[in-house]
Amino acid sequence: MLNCNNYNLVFITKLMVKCLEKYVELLKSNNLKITHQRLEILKYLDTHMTHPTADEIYSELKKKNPSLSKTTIYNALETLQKSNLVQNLTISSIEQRYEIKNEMHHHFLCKKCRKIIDIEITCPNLNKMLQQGHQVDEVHGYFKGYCMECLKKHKKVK
Amino acid sequence: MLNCNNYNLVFITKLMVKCLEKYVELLKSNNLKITHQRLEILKYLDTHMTHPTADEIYSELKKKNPSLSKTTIYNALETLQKSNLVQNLTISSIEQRYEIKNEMHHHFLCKKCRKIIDIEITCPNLNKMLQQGHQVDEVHGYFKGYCMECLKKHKKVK
DNA sequence: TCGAAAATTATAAATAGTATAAGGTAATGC
DNA sequence: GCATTACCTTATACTATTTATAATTTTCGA
Repeated sequence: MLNCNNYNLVFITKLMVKCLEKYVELLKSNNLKITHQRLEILKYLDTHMTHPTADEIYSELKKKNPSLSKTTIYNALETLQKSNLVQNLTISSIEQRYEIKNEMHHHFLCKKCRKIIDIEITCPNLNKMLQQGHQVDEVHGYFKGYCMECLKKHKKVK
Repeated sequence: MLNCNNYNLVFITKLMVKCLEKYVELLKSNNLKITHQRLEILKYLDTHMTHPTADEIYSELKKKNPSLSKTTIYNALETLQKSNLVQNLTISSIEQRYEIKNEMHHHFLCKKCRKIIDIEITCPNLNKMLQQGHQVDEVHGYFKGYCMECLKKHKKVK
């Protein structure tokens, strides 16, 4: 681990700024105001591929910023979704989950451990929708069942 | 329309019984108790392809059966889902929607009019999941965007 | 640096869904 | 047929997620 001498502090600070610049650019290019909260949400989603709920994001970011409000999380997530920077997963019927938007992929929800796994496949059915004259902005593919790990643990699930 | 003479009344009653027999069979073959409420829910879902919410089903069936409880709707829908007679759609992030289970198809949600359209396609990606060792019970494909009708009405949606 | 527009915050409220317990109904055995 | 038992339905109250409102604070261009 790095010592906390002056040189390293400057180095780390520069690194952090560099990292945040990426999110600043994302917001700027979508004509969104650069706010500390939005940057932190983007960073959190970019570095945690766990498809967190609004509450999970809130609880985590509140540790660093105690005055953070839950409404801010909901507002920011909605704004980021409208600009296509963030995507909302409705795979779990209990709560909404979010992920940063990147290449198209599908999801698998394990009904036992509630884990959501990314599946690297694209949807070959998109064309049919476009042919019918609809405008498609989002493609969601969800599988539900029992994951390999849970199947191993309990020979007979279900 | 038919007159309400005796002959027709008998005819109609027989017809109604005949229709319900289908749902009685569905319940019986899944070892579920035959209850009036479950039959009515199955009938409603079978004859309304609107992917209703629990509340919509409740409001509609309460008209005929004023003592109906919302908990019954939730309980019955859960029971029917466990037996694979009914499927839950999580496409709308606000509320859960239900449909009677038949051949696999995908859904399209219009972000303007909130209508859900059935798309008659199957998913060719299922195999990848099975290869990885997971057990897949449900396949959901959702598209979100603006439907043809809304696009026509408003040249520039979004 | 100032000011307008927009974002954040705190509070309160709406809403979907769940838990519990009492009462009612359906299947089963006698 | 009748009683029993297990299950289903109902009413009430509760929880948790999300939204609305209004005051405060922040962003960003002039």
